[in-house]
Amino acid sequence: MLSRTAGYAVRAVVLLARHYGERPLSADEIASTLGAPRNYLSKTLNALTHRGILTSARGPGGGYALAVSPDALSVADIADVFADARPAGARCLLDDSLCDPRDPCSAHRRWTEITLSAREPLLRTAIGELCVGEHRTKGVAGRP
Amino acid sequence: MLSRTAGYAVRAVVLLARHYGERPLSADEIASTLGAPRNYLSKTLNALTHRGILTSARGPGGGYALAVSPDALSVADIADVFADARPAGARCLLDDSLCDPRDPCSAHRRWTEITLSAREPLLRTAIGELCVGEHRTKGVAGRP
DNA sequence: AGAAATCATCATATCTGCATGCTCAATTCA
DNA sequence: TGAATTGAGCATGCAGATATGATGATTTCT
Repeated sequence: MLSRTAGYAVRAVVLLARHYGERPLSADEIASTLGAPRNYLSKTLNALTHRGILTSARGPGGGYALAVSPDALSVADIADVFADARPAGARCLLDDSLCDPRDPCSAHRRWTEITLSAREPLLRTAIGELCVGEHRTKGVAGRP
Repeated sequence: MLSRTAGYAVRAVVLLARHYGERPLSADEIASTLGAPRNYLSKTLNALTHRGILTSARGPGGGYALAVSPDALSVADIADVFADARPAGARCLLDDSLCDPRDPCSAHRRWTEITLSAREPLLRTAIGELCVGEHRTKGVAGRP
């Protein structure tokens, strides 16, 4: 559903959300936690920084931090940064050349509805919702 | 949402569904109607044939035809043929190595739910539903 | 000032999805 | 049998996503 890059991004943001308000995390820390390539992730995080989703700081004690509240950020907000400009739902199911996007045929319209419903869960879900509970590493919540 | 190849596949199957029970359509016809590259589409249709979704026949009068009823075929059935083996939802949001897929952490579980809801519209929609109405070319149904 | 930490960027390599052209194989029909 | 039609398969190229390594720039700390 998401590209690998977008997947890294979501997972990184969730990780940062779990440290929201604490110290920043370095690209090294994030990369090794996620099992993602360090330099590649760096570019990804950089893109999120330019969108104002993260803040970055250099030097000792620096790193990346979430710039906005985890509850004010949807999964779609992250995914969109790495999405194609023209999604599949925009094209007519049958014959591109014969369908006016502003007045599509009925099959076309139905298809657009479907792609929108598929996107909805990402729009509706905030990053904060994905931070519930504790990860197994720390195993303290609810006594396993 | 879908790869370009999967998009071709869905559109081709919808086209074939609109001719269900009639003569087969050749790869040339399908490709030129969809505006897709002929040889590339051929491989795509071939894959669908091997899955039993289409039938193919060589020689004059041959081509591709839908092997099953358009109402018994979901969009997901088509998309799955061209999907990755391991979807994004299968991986833990936080740390792969620490999460057992059979007993995932709560964030992981929540994420899986989301990817499943995003997939649901594709599962729920039959190809037959996308054949409703007429395309603008023929404009006969219901007097526009 | 100098060393260490850290993000930013560049150059390059690899891998996969997508596309094109050519040839082979099977089928139909005269 | 031979010609035409059509799917199947192979070889190759291209572009973008992914990955790696080296270098530069900025900040902190002593």
